[in-house]
Amino acid sequence: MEDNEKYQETDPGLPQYRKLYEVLRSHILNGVYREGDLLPSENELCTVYGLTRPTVRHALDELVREGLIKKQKGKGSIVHALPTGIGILSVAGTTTALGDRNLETRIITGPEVRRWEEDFFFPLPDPYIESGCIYMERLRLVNGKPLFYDISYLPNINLPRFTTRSFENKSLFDTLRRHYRIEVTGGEQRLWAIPATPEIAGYLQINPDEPVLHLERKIDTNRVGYSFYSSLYCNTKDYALTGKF
Amino acid sequence: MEDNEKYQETDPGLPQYRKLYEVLRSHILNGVYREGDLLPSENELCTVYGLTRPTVRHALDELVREGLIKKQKGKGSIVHALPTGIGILSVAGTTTALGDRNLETRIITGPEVRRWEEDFFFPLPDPYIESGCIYMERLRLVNGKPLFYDISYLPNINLPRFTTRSFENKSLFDTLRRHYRIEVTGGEQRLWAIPATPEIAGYLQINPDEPVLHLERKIDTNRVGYSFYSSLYCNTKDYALTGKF
DNA sequence: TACAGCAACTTGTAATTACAAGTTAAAAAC
DNA sequence: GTTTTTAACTTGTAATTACAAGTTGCTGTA
Repeated sequence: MEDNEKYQETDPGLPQYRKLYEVLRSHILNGVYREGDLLPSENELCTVYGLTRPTVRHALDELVREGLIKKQKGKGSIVHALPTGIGILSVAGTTTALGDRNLETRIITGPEVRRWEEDFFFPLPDPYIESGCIYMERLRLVNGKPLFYDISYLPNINLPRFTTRSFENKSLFDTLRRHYRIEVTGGEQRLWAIPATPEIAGYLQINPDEPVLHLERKIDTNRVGYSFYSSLYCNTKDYALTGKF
Repeated sequence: MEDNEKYQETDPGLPQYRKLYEVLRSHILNGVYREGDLLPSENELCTVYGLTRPTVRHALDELVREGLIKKQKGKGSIVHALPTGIGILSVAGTTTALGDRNLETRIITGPEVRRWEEDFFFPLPDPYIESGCIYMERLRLVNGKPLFYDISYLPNINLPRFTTRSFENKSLFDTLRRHYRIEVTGGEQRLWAIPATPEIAGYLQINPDEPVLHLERKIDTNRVGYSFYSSLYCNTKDYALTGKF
C-alpha cells in the first residue's frame, strides 16, 4: 500500500500533523524504515502528503520527542535505535512498551467500580471521590514469565460500558483512545526499589524480599481534568525498564 | 528589571525562541511565576518581546516538554513548576516535609582521565575510545543521608581543565553548561531493582542485599556526537525518584 | 435573580514565504 | 590523481496570515 493511500484512510478527526505522525511511527515500528535510515526529507514529505513544512515538522517533532528519530541539520531525520528494554518511563502503556514481544495479559480483578482507597497515593480531586473508581488488577507476562503486576484506578466519569469490556490482551491506553477518545498527554511517576511482599512475589513468581521495582503513576489525558492512576510492580531480573528523555 | 531589558542582554548567538525560553524558564524557577499561575498569553509575549506567535509557541513548547508548564486550549499556559532536572534525576520525598532538603556532594574518585571500561554498558563510538574517559565517582547526600552513588563517564574531547575543576556541591550539568556551553538535550536510561552489593551497601549505608535502584544513562547534548554516561545507584528507602513525562 | 447567549479572550492548526546554516557529492581547478 | 570549489541538497529559524475551537465573563433578557 502506498503511503498516500494509507494516509488518506486515517482518522479524519485527527489533525494533519498527527495523521502523518501516526503513519511514520507505524512505518518505523514495522520496520519499513530501519535503524540508521534517513526518513524522506521534509520537502519530500510535503509533496507526498500534500502538506507544508511547518505541518511536516510538527509531525517530526513528535517523533523526536518520542525518541524514534533524531534530526541533524543539513543531513536529515535519522531513524533512532528502538529501545531494547521495556519502555515505560515515557509516555506509553505497558503494551506499547513491550512492543511485538510475546505479551500476555491476565486479569486478576475487575474491572469493577468501587470506592477509592483511603490515603490514595496521589491527591484526588473531590469529583473523583464522589463518582468512585474503576479498579482493575492485571498481570503482564512476557514469554510466559510475569513481569508486571499492574493495579489501575480510573475515575468513573463518563466511561459508559467500561466495566463490561474485555481487557485480556488489550491495551488500556488503546481502549481509552479508541472507545472514548481519551489520549494520554503526560503525567507524573514515582519509583522505588522495594523488597517483594509475599503477595507480590507470588504474582511475579520470585522469592519474597527479592528486589522489585515499584512505580506509582498519575497519568494525564487530553480530557481536561481527567487523570487516572496506576500502581505497578515490576520484576527487573530479566528485563530492564528503559526510557528516553 | 523589566522582562524586555533582561531579554535584550541574553546571548545574541542564541535563537530568539531559545532566549525567550531561557527568560521564562528562569522566571518560573525563581518564583516570579508560581505554581498554578498563568503565563502571559502568547499574544502578550509577542508584543512584549517583539516576536511572532510561532516563535513564542516554540519557546513555550520547550517549557511544556520540560514539564515546567502545561497548556490548556482557551485558557492559557499554566505554570507547573515542581521538579527541575531532566528525566528521572529529580528527587522528591515520600514525606511532604522536604522543602528544606539540603543536598551535599562528596567526591569519591576523580575527576581523572582513564581508559574506558571493557564491555561498557552502552556501545561507544570509536573516537570516544581513542581519546579516553573522564571518570568520576560521587556520593550524593540529602540531610546527611547518602542517596545516590553516581559514576560518571565523559568522553575526553575538548574539555580543557575539566579534571581540575571542583565538583563538591556543584552540578555536573551546570558546569558543562556554564564552562563548555554543553547542554543536555536528551538521552536514554535503563533501570533495575537489584540487591545491593557489599560495596554499594557501604556507600549508601544500608545492608547488603537490600533493594537499590540501578540506573544506566546515556546523556545526549547539543554538541553533535557528544554524549556522556552515568551509572547510578539509589537508595529509595526514604525518598522516591520522581519524573514527569 | 437566574439564565441564555454573545463577545472577547485564550490556544490549536495550517498554509506561505524567506533566508540561514550544515552536509554532501559532483564539478572544476591544480 | 588530488584538492578545492561550488551547487544542490538538507534542517533550522522566523515573520505573516487565517481560521478553528475551547474558556470566561459580561450583558441583555426572561
